[in-house]
Amino acid sequence: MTGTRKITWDGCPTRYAAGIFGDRWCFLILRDALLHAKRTYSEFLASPEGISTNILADRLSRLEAVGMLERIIDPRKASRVCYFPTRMARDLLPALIAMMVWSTKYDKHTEAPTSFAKAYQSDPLGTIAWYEAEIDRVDAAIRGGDINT
Amino acid sequence: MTGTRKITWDGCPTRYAAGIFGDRWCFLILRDALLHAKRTYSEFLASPEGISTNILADRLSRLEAVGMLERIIDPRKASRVCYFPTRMARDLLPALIAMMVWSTKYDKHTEAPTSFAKAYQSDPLGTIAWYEAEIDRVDAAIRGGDINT
DNA sequence: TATTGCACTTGCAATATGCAAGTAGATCAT
DNA sequence: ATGATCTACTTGCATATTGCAAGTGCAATA
Repeated sequence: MTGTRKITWDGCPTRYAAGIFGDRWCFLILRDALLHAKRTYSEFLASPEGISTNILADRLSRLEAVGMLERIIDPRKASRVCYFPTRMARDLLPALIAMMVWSTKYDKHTEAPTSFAKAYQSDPLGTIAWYEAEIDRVDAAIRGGDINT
Repeated sequence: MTGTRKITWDGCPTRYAAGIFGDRWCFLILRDALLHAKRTYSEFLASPEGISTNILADRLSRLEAVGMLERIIDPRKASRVCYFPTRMARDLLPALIAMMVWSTKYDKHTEAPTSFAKAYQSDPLGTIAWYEAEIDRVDAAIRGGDINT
């Protein structure tokens, strides 16, 4: 990991967060898992940022190791592997959304509609609940065996 | 920057955020500026994480370039340079604090008191306002010429 | 049984980092 | 006035990480 050295990344809350997703690729994988319903290796690989396959493998195993993703081999199709965001990852939603609100304010080329920030400001808990429900829906569909989801 | 390649980091809100502080060191510098009242090169350098001096120089200029820090040579002591967090950086406080709340929940060795998360949950705006007031205080003291602050 | 799909691994050149040492201008002490 | 010190960096180089392309192995499909 870039700049890991011998730092103990726990202790300080900011440092702990930086240690886990203070990395562009982890960040984007979490976005894909939490916001874009991506679950498989090839889905993550297909993101427009173009992550390298070896880096993706590394980050997925790292995120699994810290407990952010749960790696599960699909029992009905053993060649398919799914990475589900855990509660730990889901609990990052408020921070992630707060960052997105910040980005929409400062990124001159933002693709996010202004309605996004407004919706969050007026009903933060509801917005988070909406994303959680989406995650539940996707996961239930896959775990329930509906492979086409 | 690690993994920069030719990616356009703007557009997507998550990617934009990742592009700017999806880097451990930028993250920690922002923490120091926003939460720990650090303003000078040597103060940032002295943080317990032990950032290398060349990396610090690189990240400070990068954060200045994107508009997160304002570099100012102290008019009363030209050998002193201060980096002030801009409004853009201050606006990151909600996201930063949300991340800290997350960290205190999942880091088994967290040094943050449980009261922190509780205070934020019960009064998020007040908590943010408190940090902003601290920043104002420090900056006013330095800009006002009180070099001992 | 061959081909394809999916999840990775491997090898290597390019890039970024960590560390130690050095530089340059401002300030301080005598 | 001048040498020591302070502060903010820069430089050089060994090491670590990344990006890219190609390859591997198992499962499912034709």
